[in-house]
Amino acid sequence: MTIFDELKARGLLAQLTDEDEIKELINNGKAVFYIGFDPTADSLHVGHFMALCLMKRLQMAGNRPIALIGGGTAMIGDPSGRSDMRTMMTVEQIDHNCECFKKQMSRFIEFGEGKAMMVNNADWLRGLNYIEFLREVGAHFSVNRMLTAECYKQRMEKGLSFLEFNYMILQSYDFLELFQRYGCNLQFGGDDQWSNMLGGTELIRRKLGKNACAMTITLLLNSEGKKMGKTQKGAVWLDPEKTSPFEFYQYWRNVGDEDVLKCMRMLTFLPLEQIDEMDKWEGSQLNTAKEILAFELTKLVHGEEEALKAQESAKALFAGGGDDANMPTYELQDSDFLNGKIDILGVLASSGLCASRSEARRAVEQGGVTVDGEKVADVKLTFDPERFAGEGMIVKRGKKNFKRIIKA
RNA sequence: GGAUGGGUUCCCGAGUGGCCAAAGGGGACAGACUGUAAAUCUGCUGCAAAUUGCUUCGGUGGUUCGAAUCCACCCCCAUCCA
Repeated sequence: MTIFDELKARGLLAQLTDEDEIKELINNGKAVFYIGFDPTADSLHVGHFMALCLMKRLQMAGNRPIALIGGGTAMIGDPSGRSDMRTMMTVEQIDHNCECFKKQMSRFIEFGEGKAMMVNNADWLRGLNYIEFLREVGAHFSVNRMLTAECYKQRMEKGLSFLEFNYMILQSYDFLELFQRYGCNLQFGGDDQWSNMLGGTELIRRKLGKNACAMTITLLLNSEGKKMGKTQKGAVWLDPEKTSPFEFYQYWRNVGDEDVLKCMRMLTFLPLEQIDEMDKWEGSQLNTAKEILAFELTKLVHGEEEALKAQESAKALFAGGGDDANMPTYELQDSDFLNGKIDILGVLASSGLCASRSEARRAVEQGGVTVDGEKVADVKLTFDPERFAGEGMIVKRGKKNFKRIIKA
């Protein structure tokens, strides 16, 4: 099976400028392709992860990847798929995020001589001269056409600043720059990037009379059409400090029935035949598929050891038995105690199981709190510091949130 | 720059002097049912030393016994005109 066919079978391909040409390029390892990542946070998330996997797949097929970090474009903020303006970030923030991205990326992709390349568009964007740029690049863009682009449509109602309007032009310029510097002939990106990417291929054609291609990856949406990789707490991060391996594991363990196989195809490196086999599974059997999905992804992101730990903890919590040594732990501080005691609300709030004492109170009142397997009925329940010695206690809020509470 | 309509809690959105911590919906959270899924039903959804107190309706001042609501100035957004 060719790499192109595999990508297609995994449901990764969304839109392509020229199917035959792209097929020819990537199947024969002739593509020098780039994917852009804007450093809008200090960690990559699941959406980025999918792009990194794609890079890896194409690299394995002999193509050369360029990871472009948007230290320049992040100064503008991509309006695509957003209903409001992004908060402006300071240069320091952006540069810090760039560093974080670099570190995380090098764990997934091999960079170096003859391998993948990492570049930062701050290098050529931040020093641009406005007048010169307008004449060289701006002249090739028609505002009339830009306004019809999908990514601006929804912003026509809510408002779009001139700053953001320029994002497409800068992204197009990136492609031109990479084309000239490194012979980059193909751009990948999320499906919401389509119009920005077309801007690039068109700019290259107008400026140089040369041909370049663009292709988008299907966005990972759940069966309700919402972007996956988001929780009420925000994104599912790849940084273990921001989203622990256990939480990461649980996120995938809990995907809906309809979404398991799709995630399996798009995100894992499991052979397609094996996935097709699972496609026949039904009902509660799908739980096994979810376990595989969660394990595989945790392994890819955090390594096998962490994946095993997460799996063990999950089994300990839900199935009973198993090893619960890897349970998330919170260590109480002296300041958490009042007059040498702490009440159940204090435990819940300090440990982060609940956001506030009020929320903790509600949780207890509704029968959602458990200490060492026993339901807490009294809001006023208090503990002595000795109670947290040694193994401490296991506090559970709801079905899936729990922590071991100890005191040093 | 001018005209008009707006800014309310996580989101949408009602409220135009006291009955307002603020209707309704969505989401989130908790309970029941289940398979750590979905659907459904129930509860709940500002904070706290919790029959009470404190802080919130773009901002700052003001009127009033009392302001999300009235007045002044300012900031922001949308639409039309330039």
